[in-house]
Amino acid sequence: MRIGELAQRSGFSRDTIRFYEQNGLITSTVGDSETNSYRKYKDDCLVWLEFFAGAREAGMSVADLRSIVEANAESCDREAARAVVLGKIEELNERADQIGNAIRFLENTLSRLG
Amino acid sequence: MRIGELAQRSGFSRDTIRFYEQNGLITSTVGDSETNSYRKYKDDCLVWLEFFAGAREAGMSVADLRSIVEANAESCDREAARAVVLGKIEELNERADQIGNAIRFLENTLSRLG
DNA sequence: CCAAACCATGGACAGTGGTCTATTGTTTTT
DNA sequence: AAAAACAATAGACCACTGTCCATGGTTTGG
Repeated sequence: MRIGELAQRSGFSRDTIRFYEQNGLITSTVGDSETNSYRKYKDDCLVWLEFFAGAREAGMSVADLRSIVEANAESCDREAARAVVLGKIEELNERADQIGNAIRFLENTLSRLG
Repeated sequence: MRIGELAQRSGFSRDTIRFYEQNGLITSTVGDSETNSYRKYKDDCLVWLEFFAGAREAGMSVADLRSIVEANAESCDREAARAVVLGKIEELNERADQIGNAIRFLENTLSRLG
């Protein structure tokens, strides 16, 4: 598919998709047209973008996402890939703990406001 | 206490504390010395800063934190304050869901890397 | 007393994560 | 055919979240 469709289906803007591509989060190929240089994106990209949406919301940086994508791509080196992914899971668990703390703090605030 | 002590005890740098103060997250008073203009921070600030550390890690922005601080300060308008805090709790719960999704995604990745 | 450490203020700078604009060319719709 | 929509590329621009630096003054340890 072309970037417009990908944008529409993923909910990211064209600009953001290009930004992500520049940063190695997704890849595209130049189409086979003789007359234009429109890029082609596989369905794969859409799957990744859907993950990115949640992962960004969950607090992962673009650099984090790149390392995950790379871990997937270079799964020839499985141990390294596993290590990266395990590390990210660990980070997310810590973040979840922090969210729990913050929620408790706010619930306290709330009961003080009673 | 003075900013250096606050920095040391909170783990934030002096610069960050000043940045937070500029952004309304904490307040200080000018000390009573005749010869200097050193600012004084109450223990209260330390409590807030400890919360901020976790809350930032949990993905709350400085603007978010300011609105919570303000909700606390202007608790004369309790309903408004409650609404702000409830809204933040809601956001954090959504963020926690996103983290859960991301973790599941990564665990899938992991089992693919098996 | 003097150096080291501290403080205030203000502004410059940096990294992240985009967004917007300009330019130029292509495709699709009417 | 003309207008509208789409695309590529490059670079400017933005808000956010700090960090660093310069300057000038103050306090403290030895």
